[in-house]
Amino acid sequence: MVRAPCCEKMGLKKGPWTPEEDQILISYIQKYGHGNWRALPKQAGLLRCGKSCRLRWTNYLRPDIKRGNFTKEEEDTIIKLHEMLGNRWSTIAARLPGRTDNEIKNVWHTHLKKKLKQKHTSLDIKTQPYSEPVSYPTHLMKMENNQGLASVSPQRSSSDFSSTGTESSVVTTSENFNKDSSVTFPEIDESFWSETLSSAKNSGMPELQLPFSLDSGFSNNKDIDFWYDLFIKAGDSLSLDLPEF
DNA sequence: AAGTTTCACAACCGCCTAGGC
DNA sequence: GGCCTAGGCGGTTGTGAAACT
Repeated sequence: MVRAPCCEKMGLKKGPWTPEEDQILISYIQKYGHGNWRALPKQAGLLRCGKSCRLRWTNYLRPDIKRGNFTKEEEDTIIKLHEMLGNRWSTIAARLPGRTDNEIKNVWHTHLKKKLKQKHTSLDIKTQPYSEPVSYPTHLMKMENNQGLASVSPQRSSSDFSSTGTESSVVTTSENFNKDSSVTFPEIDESFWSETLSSAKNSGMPELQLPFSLDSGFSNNKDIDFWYDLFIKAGDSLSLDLPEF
């Protein structure tokens, strides 16, 4: 793929946005919408790249964005969802109206991670130190040769932490992943789905058809998000005994 | 008061995927 | 099916403010 020239080389501005630029962007989007981000800055008269405009709008200027500190409930939700989903910030953000993935990511790194570590320390859980769910590379989440699907929120063993208690680097690449043989990933395989379907059926939930075969796996990660979300919601509302994930 | 360190968060970078041609 | 582009995502960096020495 041919990489688009960077903003600076195109004579475009980088760095913090000025109130004037914000105003131009807001006025333009209110008037014309944002059908094409790449064309937008040119049409609006902004010396920014489309990507920068999109980010500014989605993370800061959108009218439905909730500003201010996170509530206790929001923090708890993030912690809970992060436990389940790992670093899938956009999926987490979708559950928190008015909050952006960037904001959630920041609050996680600056507050919640520490908070959780402190909690674990205060409970004196020496045998089970706090271990942050590893961000499992999405491109590795696809079924490979129908061998099953790795969890979106695999846990590291305590040996993945250095003796000083600081974290080792997060496994984010397939290279690292392959090197680190100590990492064990629970899998969502066909048993997850068959157990879930069976549990749903026993609870009186209408019979559901999955849009994929249990033999052939998912076509993409959106399937995983969609169907996992659906079953979690269904499980919550029907008090289903879903298989461990 | 000045210098240094730490913290918080906005913004950027690089990669991936979907979709059009 | 391959190429290209736009949009989206998660990781990382830059920078101003606050806290500390």
